[in-house]
Amino acid sequence: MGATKNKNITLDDIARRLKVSKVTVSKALRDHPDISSTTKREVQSIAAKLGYVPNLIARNLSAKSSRTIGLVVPKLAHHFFATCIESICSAANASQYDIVMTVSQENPENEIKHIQTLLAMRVEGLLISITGNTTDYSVFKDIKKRGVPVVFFDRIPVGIETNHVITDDRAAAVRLIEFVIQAGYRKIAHFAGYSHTNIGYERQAGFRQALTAGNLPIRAEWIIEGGFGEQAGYDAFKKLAVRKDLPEMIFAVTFPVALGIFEAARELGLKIPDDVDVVCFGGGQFHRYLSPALTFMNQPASDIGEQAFNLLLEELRAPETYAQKGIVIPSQLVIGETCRKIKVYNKK
Amino acid sequence: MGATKNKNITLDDIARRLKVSKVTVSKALRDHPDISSTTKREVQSIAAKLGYVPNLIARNLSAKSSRTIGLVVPKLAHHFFATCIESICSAANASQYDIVMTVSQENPENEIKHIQTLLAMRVEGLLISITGNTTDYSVFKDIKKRGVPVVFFDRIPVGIETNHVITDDRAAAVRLIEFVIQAGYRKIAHFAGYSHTNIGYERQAGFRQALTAGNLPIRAEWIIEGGFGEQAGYDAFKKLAVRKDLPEMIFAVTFPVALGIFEAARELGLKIPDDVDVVCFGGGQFHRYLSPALTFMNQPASDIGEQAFNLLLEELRAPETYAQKGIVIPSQLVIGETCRKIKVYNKK
DNA sequence: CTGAAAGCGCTAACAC
DNA sequence: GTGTTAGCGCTTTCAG
Repeated sequence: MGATKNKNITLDDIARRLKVSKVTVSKALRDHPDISSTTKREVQSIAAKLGYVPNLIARNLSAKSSRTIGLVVPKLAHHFFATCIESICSAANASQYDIVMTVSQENPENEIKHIQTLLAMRVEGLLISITGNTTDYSVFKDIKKRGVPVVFFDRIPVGIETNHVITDDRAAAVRLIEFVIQAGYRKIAHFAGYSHTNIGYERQAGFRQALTAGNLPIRAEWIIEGGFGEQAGYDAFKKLAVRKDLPEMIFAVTFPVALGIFEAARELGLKIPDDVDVVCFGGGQFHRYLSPALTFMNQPASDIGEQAFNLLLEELRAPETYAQKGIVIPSQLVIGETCRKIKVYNKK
Repeated sequence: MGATKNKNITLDDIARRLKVSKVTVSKALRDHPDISSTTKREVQSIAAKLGYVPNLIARNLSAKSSRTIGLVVPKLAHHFFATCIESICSAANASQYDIVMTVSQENPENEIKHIQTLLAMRVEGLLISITGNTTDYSVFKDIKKRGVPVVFFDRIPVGIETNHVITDDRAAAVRLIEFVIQAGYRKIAHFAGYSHTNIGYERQAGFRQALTAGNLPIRAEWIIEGGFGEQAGYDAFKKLAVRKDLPEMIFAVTFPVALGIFEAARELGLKIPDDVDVVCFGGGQFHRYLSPALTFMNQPASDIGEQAFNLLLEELRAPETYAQKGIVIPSQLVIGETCRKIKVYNKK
């Protein structure tokens, strides 16, 4: 055992064994019409016997195609992204593409590095969701100049033309806040992520719009930016809680931010939804198991992933005729146990 | 705009521009000691100006190394795996490796297909967590015969020698069930996943061992196999609930299985932990936000991922002297709001 | 139907 | 220091 560090066998190896040429073998293996079925059978049989595995590196170099697409996401341990990626992977598989995945960890430097590597690997297309801190878009322009198809999803650069698949962030935020207002809440705060990122910007815009429409004042000290993760929610709540005047409701820009609020509130001995209430945007399957179960806007993660891949595929297939395109998939309100003030009134 | 479908520029392009040879450029770009710093500077400067991006496909073919490692996991939208993968990715980045990720969707056929693709891509090593349905290990033997280093993590093949990183499934299950028994529970069921998978087998073995040690009978009808996902927990609970004699406690083999129980119990109008109680193995950051918060064995997902990569790296670096190795990282009991019978007694 | 020649873009010897 | 010569393993013309 151990002895057989067998060198990878090549087309030549099996050609020699059959006393035919490399080319014949190559064609036979790819079921090329040139080759007689007898030859094909022979070739395939000893290829199997020898345990031949084609060298994709060589194949790709020669064929100038990698059948590979690059994926860049800010985070993985986040239900929304995990779900997106899962659907991207299965869509890719269905179309015979492989995925090279990279995680930027919300760090723009990693993001750039990864994109460069992916470009060097000659991926045929790129699927990107940018970090919460990406403000320099020059890499993205670079990619475009190179002619490599890109589709952004969920978190996209603003102010430049892109292919993208997103949810209706602003409109959905409006719907959510309208629901909150109708439920009887008046003092509403927003933990807003970063407004230089589209999702932060749009959701905040929706928040403001809904308040204005509901004749409620917009209080600057109740709009707190700081990021999209658990820590951001935690910090923001701690910051908010030192003041006397607590809002009745907080609209968290993401599910992790909402979790951060839960954590901080627990530490401070404040009860949700009695002392302060929470709704959020996006998230996943766990909302309904939370205590209390969150009321939230449910992002169609699977759809976003799948559509993003399909959009990329479209461009891959018709690079010439292709025109830039944005797809918007609406989110849906899911009512849980938070944001129930209206019920309380009813009971009284 | 659009016009500059600029062909990728190559070493030759920049060599010609500088009237030096390809080789010089190649070396200069890789900071080879052969080259004078003047030349290097010149080369690097116009490489940058031209927007040169090395072609890794060509590089890898020539250098016979891909700096790439293949990852195969059964599922992504599962906190344990997402966390594992995140740590694998960052460990890989730190060592200048790229990750080609594939998701088998708990389907052994996909698993095989992905492994073959990865092998064809000439990944330098493989990190695998097998599906709950993998029973045919011939692919794994194949890989070994090829001499490609593999490390399995969490879900590993049983009965063959492997490099692997796992948690102390059996011992941890014993600790968990001992805790349950000490808390005063006597009628304990187990939703056991599949016993042909190591985690299912070992956890069930721990369960049995602890019952026996506690002088409790092992009731076959209270050990239900069926998978590691939410659906499995849901189905098992529905199946169990039609009988009159309900256990006081269910030990779920994974966190998703526990969620499935929550779901089914809710539908049936049964309260956790009062009507039936639940503990589980593994999971993630959400346990404490559940209602009720679960008591569970916490798997060190991040550590498992990181160590798995490091183990692979070891073998990659010293393929000759390398000996097969298994690493076990213990799980830790986290006490939540389920499994609190003992408290109830205390209060009485 | 089959094969010989050329080359994908790069790197590793070895000379100069 | 720099360049020349050979490939890496495969596919694509284009003759036979």
